[in-house]
Amino acid sequence: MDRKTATIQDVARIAGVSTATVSRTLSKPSVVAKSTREAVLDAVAETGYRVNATASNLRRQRTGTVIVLLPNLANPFFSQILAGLASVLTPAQLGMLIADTQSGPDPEERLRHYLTSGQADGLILLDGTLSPEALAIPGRPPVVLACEWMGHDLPSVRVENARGAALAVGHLARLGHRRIGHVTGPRGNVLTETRLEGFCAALQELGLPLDDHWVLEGDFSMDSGAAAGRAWLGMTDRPTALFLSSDEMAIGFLGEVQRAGIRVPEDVSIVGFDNIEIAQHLSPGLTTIRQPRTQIGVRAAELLLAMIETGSLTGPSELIEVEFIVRGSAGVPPA
Amino acid sequence: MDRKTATIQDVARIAGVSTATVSRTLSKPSVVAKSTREAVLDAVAETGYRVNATASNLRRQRTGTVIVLLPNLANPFFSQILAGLASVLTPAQLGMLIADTQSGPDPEERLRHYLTSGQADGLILLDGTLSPEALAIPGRPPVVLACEWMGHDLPSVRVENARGAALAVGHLARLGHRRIGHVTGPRGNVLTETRLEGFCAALQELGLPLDDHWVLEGDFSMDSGAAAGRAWLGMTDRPTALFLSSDEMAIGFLGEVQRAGIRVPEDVSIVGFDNIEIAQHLSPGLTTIRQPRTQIGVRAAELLLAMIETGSLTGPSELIEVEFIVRGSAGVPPA
DNA sequence: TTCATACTTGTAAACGATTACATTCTTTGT
DNA sequence: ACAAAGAATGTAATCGTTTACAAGTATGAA
Repeated sequence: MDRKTATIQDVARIAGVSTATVSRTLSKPSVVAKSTREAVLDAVAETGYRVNATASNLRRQRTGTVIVLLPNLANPFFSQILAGLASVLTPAQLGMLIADTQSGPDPEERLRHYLTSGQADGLILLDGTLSPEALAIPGRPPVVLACEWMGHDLPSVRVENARGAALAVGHLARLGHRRIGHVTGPRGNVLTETRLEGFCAALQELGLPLDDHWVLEGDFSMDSGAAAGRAWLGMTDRPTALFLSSDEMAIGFLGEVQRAGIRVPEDVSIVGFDNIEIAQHLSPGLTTIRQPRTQIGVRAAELLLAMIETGSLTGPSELIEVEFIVRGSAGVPPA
Repeated sequence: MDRKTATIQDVARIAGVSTATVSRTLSKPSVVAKSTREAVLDAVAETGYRVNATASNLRRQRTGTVIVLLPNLANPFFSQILAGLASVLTPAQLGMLIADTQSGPDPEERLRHYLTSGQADGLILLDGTLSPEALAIPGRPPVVLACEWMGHDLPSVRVENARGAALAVGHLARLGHRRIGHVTGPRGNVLTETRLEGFCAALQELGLPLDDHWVLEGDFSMDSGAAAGRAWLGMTDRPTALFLSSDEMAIGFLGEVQRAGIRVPEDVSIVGFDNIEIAQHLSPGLTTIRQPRTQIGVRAAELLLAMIETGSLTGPSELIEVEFIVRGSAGVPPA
């Protein structure tokens, strides 16, 4: 058909109107007369015109992009969140620029860069390790935190992390466990700390002992879960149950101890966090705490969208419920 | 400091030169005199000026974006490929717009849309289900296929899929298996077909029987692997080993049969495909075929980058080697 | 008839960069 | 000393939209 893509000028000429009218027809159809609207739409169809997003963005002083900053793109936990984000952002004509903080040298510097570069209309931050101080930049775009964050009133989407930990402890206690261990995420991470606090508070409430040796530090990865498994195997005074701060770590732990001949849940009970897809396909199925990841993405995107449209830097936060999922990996303690 | 972000005009004024000189200083420093260059760079530093990518793109008739089209964002298999893509595209000032074909109704229509909308300087296609006919669009941007694709000379990054299947069959045959089954991906998908062909050819070459009942159709997902597991459990004439076209399916299969009391590899041997991270953390570890996913992403991005820079619609293809990974899930057949 | 009001539409100035072309100032060879 | 070539810089058009403002037309009330 057309050698080059049609511009708004072409459409205007063919429809016999001005470019202003074409633009209006496309953005606010209600303000143009029905007959003109039809003529314009016909011309659009005839030329196959599509608005040039770059020109539109330039004129409207926006970028058409939001940046999503997450710790590690290769972590499957985030892919569903991304899917949720995309489902809201794409219809709003916003592209997602995805960047991870681990690939570069200085994550906080990266964050600062994105905030100052003016390359985005907004930013969604999924990394709980970055300190919120880095957000104190004048003229920055709106930011939504899609993870727990303490002591700041920035808009965020969080899940009931402490409650999730309490649910896990409660379940294990009800099964009869009195020696319950915990594998944390990386220290300093807000998710780590919140879940750890929830864990300790729940133990205390139930009058259960807390041994420092039973709290192992991980980093949410399967490898660190496997390392925790080796540590557990080497203990003289093993807890009979463990709550792990991520399903990935639970998987690593499970595989490691199973390969050492330990039976789950007969010899040790484990509870994970996240309910990633694979949890139900393990043997035994992984008892865990479900986070609705797609929903987290959707809500974060909606929050950000509202801020972008109103030009506001603040907004409401959202607390998303968790749900306890009982499968086979937690049972009664060994006799 | 500045209420608004500085423009090239501000820099020009402060440096006492024209905007043309500022632009040249930033893009081709060699053509401006040393003294002016320094003055300009000082002014840039003073104002904190950063070029407005939108304006630059508009003038240069590009978009600064490449679209990555994949079947399903929530599939962890793709996240590492994305990481590889990002590591090349980001330094080249290109953002990635990630879209999945499964969320909308008509994937081919989506593809056509992206190709005609002029919203991207290039496109990377990771979905082997889409037919290449949809690419026959005049004036479309360069495209790189990052998956197997038959009968087309479009630039692509592929892995040795058929050889991977042959490696799996060879390994199982060497262990003594004579009744080997296969769980495929979705029919019509090029990966599915190529691996199936490789599987059949290898069986034939080794003089092993091929029973149609032993070839089950899956869709690469864990759920479909679990379904295949149930189908296998219900067979009267079970194969002693199975090659599954994805690790995810292998995981689903493994969990399903293990929960039914089947021991792996004593009762049945399984081999997967992909070597996703979790493969090594299962119990038993999953014997599989490794695809270097980050590398696939990196090479695809490099290919596309070269095409964008030369303005060419064709380019070389790349074949990436696979590697057989021996773990515990395949052993000698039961007596 | 006449004026106010509401509707439509057009005019033209941005948005912020890039770059072809023109201009000015140096060199350098003869 | 002068023309030609080269180097450095400036001028201004351009990329494709959006939108404030102006201008025109129709409608209805007085």
